[in-house]
Amino acid sequence: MKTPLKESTAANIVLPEIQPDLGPLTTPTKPKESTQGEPWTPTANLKMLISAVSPEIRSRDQKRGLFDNRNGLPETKDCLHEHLSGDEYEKSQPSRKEKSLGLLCHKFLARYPNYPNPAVNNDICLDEVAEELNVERRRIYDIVNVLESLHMVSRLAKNRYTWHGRHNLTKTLGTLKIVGEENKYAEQIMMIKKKEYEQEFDFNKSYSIEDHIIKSSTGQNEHPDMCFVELPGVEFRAASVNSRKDKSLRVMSQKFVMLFLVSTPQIVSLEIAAKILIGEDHVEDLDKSKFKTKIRRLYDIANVLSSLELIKKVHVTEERGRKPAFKWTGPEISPNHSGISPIIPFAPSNLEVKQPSKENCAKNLFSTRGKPSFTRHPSLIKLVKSIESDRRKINSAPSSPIKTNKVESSQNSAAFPNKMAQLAAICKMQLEEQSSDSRKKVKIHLARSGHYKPVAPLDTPSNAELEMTAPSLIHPLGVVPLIPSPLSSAVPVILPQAPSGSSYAIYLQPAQAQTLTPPQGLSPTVCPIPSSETVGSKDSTDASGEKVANDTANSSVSTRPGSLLPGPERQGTKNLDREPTGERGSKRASTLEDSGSKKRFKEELKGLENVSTTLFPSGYLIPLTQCSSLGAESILSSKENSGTLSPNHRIYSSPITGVIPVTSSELTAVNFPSFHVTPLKLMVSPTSVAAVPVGNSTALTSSHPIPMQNPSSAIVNFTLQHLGLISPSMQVSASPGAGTIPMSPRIEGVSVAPENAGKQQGRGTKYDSPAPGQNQLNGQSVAVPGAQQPVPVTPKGSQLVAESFFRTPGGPTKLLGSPCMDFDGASKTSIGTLFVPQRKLEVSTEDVH
DNA sequence: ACCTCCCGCCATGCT
DNA sequence: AGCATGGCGGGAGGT
Repeated sequence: MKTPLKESTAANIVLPEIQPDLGPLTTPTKPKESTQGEPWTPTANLKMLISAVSPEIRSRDQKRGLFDNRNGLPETKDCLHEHLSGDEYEKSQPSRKEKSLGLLCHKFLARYPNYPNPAVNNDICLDEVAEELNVERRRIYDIVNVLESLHMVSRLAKNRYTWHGRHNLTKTLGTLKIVGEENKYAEQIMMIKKKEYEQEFDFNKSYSIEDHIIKSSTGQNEHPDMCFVELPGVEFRAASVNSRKDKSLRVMSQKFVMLFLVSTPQIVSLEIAAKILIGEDHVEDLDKSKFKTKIRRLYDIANVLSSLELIKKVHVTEERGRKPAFKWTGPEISPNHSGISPIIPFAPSNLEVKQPSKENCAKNLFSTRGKPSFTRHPSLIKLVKSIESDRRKINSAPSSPIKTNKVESSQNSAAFPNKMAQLAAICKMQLEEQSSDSRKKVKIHLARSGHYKPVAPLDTPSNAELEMTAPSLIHPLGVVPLIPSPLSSAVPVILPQAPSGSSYAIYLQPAQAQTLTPPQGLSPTVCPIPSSETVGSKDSTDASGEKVANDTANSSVSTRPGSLLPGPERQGTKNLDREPTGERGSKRASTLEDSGSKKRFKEELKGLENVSTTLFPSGYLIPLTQCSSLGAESILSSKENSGTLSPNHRIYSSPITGVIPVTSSELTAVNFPSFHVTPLKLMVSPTSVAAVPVGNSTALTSSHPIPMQNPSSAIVNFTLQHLGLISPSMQVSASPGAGTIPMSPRIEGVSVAPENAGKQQGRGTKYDSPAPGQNQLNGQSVAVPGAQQPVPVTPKGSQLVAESFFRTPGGPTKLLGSPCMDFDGASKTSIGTLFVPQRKLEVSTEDVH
């Protein structure tokens, strides 16, 4: 209906004539390519690769002979188009697939290296890209928005974005995972699945309970709005952007990714994702139209993520039938809590079977299951820091891409995700980079040591061990973190990211918090609203961890009071300014009101902000950026804090790799600076706590995971294994060891129908386990621990931890006792992230079966 | 008939 | 006012 002719067509026709020069642009037929000879090739290659991945694309391309076209005379082609509607016609008309966002995204990605050299100018001009790719700008926005949500690009100014590539990807994913955990997405997924199940059978049954849960969790938590999570290194975009940040596509994209990172099987159906993203109180109630719209958007996002090879489409077979779903094919991210390291991509572990038992144990231990728990959640975390200032600066004016620097990796490596080998290579590269980076920092040595022996456990070895040995114990610890509900809201949480150094701050939208409140009542323990919570990160400037800590503390303090209520947050947000976040999200109309109020608040808040840091209103994650890392380093050097801090997270997570430990140490440093408030779940590990304490002066700390870096650790492990340094068995076997076994059996049951059978298969072996990383971690932790853990952690850490726990006012309350603990809480948080999710998954998955 | 999701109108909000 | 963004949903291509 709409336009009979598409732009492309028109463009093609017209352009050629008009601008012969732009050959590339012109290509009528295909939209795609533009061309410049050179780029072309690369692009083509990429495409080829991609196509390999997706058969569909491949076939199409082949048919068309896209490349050929180029080679051929453009003019001719044009003529053909005009002339021949028949043959060419076909070709010329791209057919929808050719115009697909996924393909477009591939083209887009082909233009830039996965690991760009920060030193180089990586600016992206949207107009140019649109022209070159021969698409509407609108499409480019779709792509860029998703990439932005992953911090692969950041907005510089009006028509400009800076390409970061995958340098920050691991961190981002780690952060998202944490946030996802805080939001209890895994739980939400389970609930939804449960409901569905039940509905199938008996409607009446669980229903009520589930609803409650969902409502509480969902509604309260965060979902609706969301907050945009920002990364440390990455700056905030232009003001205008900020204002809309919360916008759905970006936020939706992050949430969507969170779902994968949190769920055990790592397979998320569109239906569930849509429901969670909508935050429906009642799933059923959802408006159809709203649901449909959400689905549409999810497809858009999924296409981009697929192009990034982070997910792949599959079908989940349930009793009812097949449902479209997507499977995470990106790097495993290490666990959250621990922050350990990212996981290794492919680790293999097949722990699936075991997990259940673990889960059960966990549940029994911790929770009470029947209720939902929710606790918390939400989390938000805010950062403080200078970031704000940065943001503002950035706001309107395009800032220069300084940020990139932070990424340490200097090199640009082009990595190719696909293959294992590639991965390994990549890992190595990364490791090298990291190591180099770390070295720079000083801590390097730590990391190294960490690799093998030190292992994560070191810091929190005790914790880790405890967990390992006695899961139950762990939980409590994990619980501890909770701290915060009150705090959380107000306080910014800082996530430690170790290596990279950057931390993220998450902001939640205030609004949610407010709304949330009511719900709170529902679950007593639960934290009010996750969303509201914010995490604070430190500033880069604060480099010194201590300073940061102080600052944060201050900020936190100030915030705390407010934290309970949304108000404070709002204020914070206002500061952020841009972040008005959510507001708009809903739709313009509704938002207006909010915005107005928000603005007011903001102004008010601004004053507050000045004080210490700023809180960001919306829920964004703010990257501490390098600073954090720096701080960490410094810290490390100082050591006081350092040793211990990181552990917590790690603890949970990785038993396995010593790597983790290392990371943790680094992390610790990071941690210092920031606080975390972990609202949710908390899992904080003691270590984290410990870290906090340092900074904490006032603030509470919760632990938090530090996600980001983990990757590095993961990588390290991975590499080590490859190298033979570490016995692979460790990882693999590891699973068993720990009691926790990650994998949920059911997962297996799930039928995933990969579109590409082959691929999937591959994954099976490799990744197979849906949540390899997690699983592994668990397993690792268990198994490994023995070996690695042995390494004693620095005592300090433990002490710190203890302190932190105690200190945190809020935190403690939640601890175990709180309902949150229930199953999810318990498992998730602490150790479990791995476990819990799995269970959840299982449940959900079961459906699949 | 359902799944995907392209396309572009038009609101939003910065300049 | 103009322009950049991007929410949104109609409705079409694919299967």
